[in-house]
Formats: sequence, C-alpha cells, structure tokens
Amino acid sequence: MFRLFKSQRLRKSSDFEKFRSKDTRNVYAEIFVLKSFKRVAVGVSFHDLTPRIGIITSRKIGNAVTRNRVRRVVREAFRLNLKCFKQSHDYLFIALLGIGTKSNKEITNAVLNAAKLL
RNA sequence: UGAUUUUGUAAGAAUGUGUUCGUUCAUGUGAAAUAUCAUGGAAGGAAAGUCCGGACUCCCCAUGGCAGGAUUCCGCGUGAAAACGCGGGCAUGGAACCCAUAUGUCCCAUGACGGAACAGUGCAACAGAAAGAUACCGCCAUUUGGUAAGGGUGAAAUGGUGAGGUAAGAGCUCACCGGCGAGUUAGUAAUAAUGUCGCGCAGGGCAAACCCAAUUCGGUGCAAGACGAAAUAGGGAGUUGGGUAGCCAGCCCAAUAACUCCGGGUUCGUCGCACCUCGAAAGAGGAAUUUUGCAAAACUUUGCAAAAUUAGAUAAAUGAACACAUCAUCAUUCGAUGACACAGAAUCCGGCUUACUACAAAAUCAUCCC
RNA sequence: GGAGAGAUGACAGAGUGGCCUAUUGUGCAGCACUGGAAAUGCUGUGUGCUAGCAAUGGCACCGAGGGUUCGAAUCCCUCUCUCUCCG
Repeated sequence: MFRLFKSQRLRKSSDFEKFRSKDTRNVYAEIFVLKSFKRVAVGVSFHDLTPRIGIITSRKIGNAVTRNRVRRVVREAFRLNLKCFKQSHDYLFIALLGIGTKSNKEITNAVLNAAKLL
C-alpha cells in the first residue's frame, strides 16, 4: 500500500488557487511552509478520500538539480508515511531558501513533524 | 616537484553487488491498467547560455524594388548551411641567436585581418600658433609681405642626414637612405623582392563612426500549428476597403461584409512527439551508434558478417531505504560522515560560447638537487 | 519552452566617445528662520587603496570580465542578475 497515484498529487492550477481563497492551517518551519485544508468530498472511493500533496520549488532555492532533489525527497516522505496525513485533506509544500543545504533525512523528519502539528 | 595556460582523450554511464518499496513510457493479457499483473526501455558533455545555422510549421505564391540585418586576408578540403580543419601571407606581442645604437634569422602566442589617391561625409577633448591646411615667438625684409631651419604642445605636426643655394629659408636643387605608383620577377592567390622607369613626396589617424564594394537573408517560432470537447452574449464602440513581410509594386478576397479595441465565457484533452519508410495488422526494408570477428589497405580507415541499442515527462518520470565490499575525510581503539566537479532531457539535428572532473602531452613560471 | 527590454550615489531618473564622480529631484544629516514644528533657504551626503601630524589631496570604481581607440558610463564580444510578453 505504498504506491503514489496521480490522484494523490495536485495537478491543476485550480487546486493551487484554492489555497489562496480558503482558510488554511499553516506550519512555518525553518526551511519550508506546509499548508492544509479539508476539501469537499465528491465520492467515497479511495481516490476521492486520499490526502493529496502539491510541492512548490521556486528558482530562488537553487538550480534544477537541487529543486528536483527536494521534490523527490518530500514526495517519498509523503508516500511512505501516508498515515501521518489526514484523509480528504489537501497539502501544499512551499520550499524556502535554506533547504538546499539540508540532507535527505533532515528534510524527511522535518516534514513528518510538521504534518503531525496540522 | 608544484602552479598556470593550451590541446587531446573519456560512450565524464548511480563506486560495485544484492534485497525491499516506488515513478514514467511502450507492448502484452484483460470488460477495465488509477485492479496492488508480466516483460522491456528511461538523463548530458555540456541536457546550460539561446549566440549562430538548418529541418519542420503557418502566413494565398514567397516574385521585383526600397529600407533593414549579417558576413569579410589568400588557397585547398569537409559540410545542407552556420562553421570547422590544414597550409600560406600580413600585423602586434614575447623568448632565443647574431650584430651592436639599426636591422635581420628562427620559434611561440594572439588577431571582427575588405576599402582612407582612383566615391563622399564626419570626428579628434585639453594643450598648442596651427589637427587639414596654419604664422604665436623667432629669422629676413620693411609698403602688402616672405619663411616650417630653431622654440614649445600633444596620442598624432608635413620623411631623415649632408652639401649646394638664398635677403632669410624651404625637395628649391643634388647625393645617399626612406616612401608612393608602374613595370618586371617569384607565387594558383594573398603577398614579397627589385643595381628597371616615373614622382620631390600637398598629406598622417579613426570604418567594433556614417558609409562604399562584394556575398547573402521573406516573416514566424512547437505557447509554431491541426483537431475534439466544454462554456458563452447574433453584446458595445470605432475604422472603410481588407489580407499578405516595415514600405511600395504585384497577387488574392470582398462590398450581402471585413478588420481593430473594450467587455463576457472556457483555463480540459488528443495529435504535432520520439530512428525513418511501407503496411489494416503480423511484419518487411533501410539508417545511425557501440561491441566482436574476418578481409583489404597501411596505422586508422574501408568493406563484409553477427549481436545489441534507438529517453519522451506536462505543477513535468528517471528515485528512496537497508546490508556487504571498495574508496575518501575526520578520529587514529570502538567508530562517524560521505560516494564526491559542473550540473537535470522539454520538437529534432549541426556548430559556437560558458561552467567543471580525471588522465596524457606540450609551453611558460617558481623552487630544490647535480 | 520561445521572444524582447534593461542594470548609473540610499531611491528615482538624465547623460553627443574627451571638460564626467558625473547633472537634477526625493530621502538623510547639520545650520539658519520659529516659543516649538511644518514649509522655505544654505551646506554636506558612496566604497576601496594611498600621501600627510592635520587641514586637505591623489588613484580606481557607471552589474562583472575582456577587446577596439591616443582616450570608453557611451562602440563591440562573453558572462551575471532583474523585468515584460506569448496559447
């Protein structure tokens, strides 16, 4: 049960726009911001109830190699620790400037600690 | 021995093996692959910068002129073109040798290296009398003037030395040196040489200033462009021919219309697009790259055969964890950290430029030893 | 992904190859004016190296590095960064 489907990622601009309009619960860490809100469920199947995540890595945090690494590490943390994230919630991960110097384990632990606070 | 620079090489291939969990594409099975299925593929030399050139796309054709852009020593070769390679010439800089104030020989590096009489315009601050044509001091004459030998300025000042000559001077005249043009010689040419002829030599610099000459370029860039679905309002204002490349011609369409702007709706998908062609498909044929073998030529090329390979995402895949081995750093007992530089395909291909690792060679510099 | 524009003092914005570290406005600091402020007027206003006891000077810097030129903020090339546009 560790697969990551396309339905578990935010893939449309409208999904990201909702984070601006709605009231979100936020966690501000040193190297990233994590936002979440409970979305309106359409159905009752697995793909309608699963938590979803979107990752934003702007050009300011580093070059393309750094940005790819951060995306992969955060996605692995989400995939392997799905229990830490609430059902039918959308999550938005925004990477900040200092994240390029952190190791993979540091980023993973920081993401899981933040998810528990939400 | 070290540093720097240049050139070349590396398919610059996760450090290697194994286990577990995943991502994406193709094919198969299947009613359905977003059912937790099977098999196979999946990041570079620069994927980067977007500086050039193409393929391809649409603009009715892409035809002529103007405007505008690009290129620029000569020869040969490769290439579709940009560009690259080899050789030569010229200029600048450096080292060595020779000679002594010059010049020459040879080697290395760099060069956007056409044209400044035979087209024309422009620029040159400050200083200086004067910067393209001049007389401040000085010299001579003394009525008007003549004079660039001496002075000082500047990045740049009318070729240099000597003699004659003169009122004083001056290529004004002569000798030697230098220069320019023609001829001759050598060379395919750029260009070079010159006991030949001519010119006293009134014109130097900047074309990465305008420009001229020769060659060359239509615009547009895959967010090009084609199709489907959904949504919406036959809305409002303006222009009068419109379309087509900045303008003109030419060409095409139209007067029942066309175009521009404002406002409103949508914010999805498929193709283009993954080596090419043919085919409904199975498959067939061909291309490129790599490896291996054989043969020829002669030292890295050609031919033949066999095998393997050919990335295709779209909030954007190519990854993560653990164990063992190896290597590096720290600690020097246990052990800890890491897998190392630059860096991530976005329609495709060929160059250029920039970033950077290892190895090899050459040059220069420094240090040590003999 | 593609196309285009730009970078000058703390900020904004000018600037024919030479007189240009460079003008103007805003801001900031000081002084004058006022009982006190505002407005107004005057003066000053960056960084680095360097000479000098000091006052006061000299040199370099117009995003960075090269080139052309006697001379570059300006012309040319290569990088860095910022911004705009597209279906």
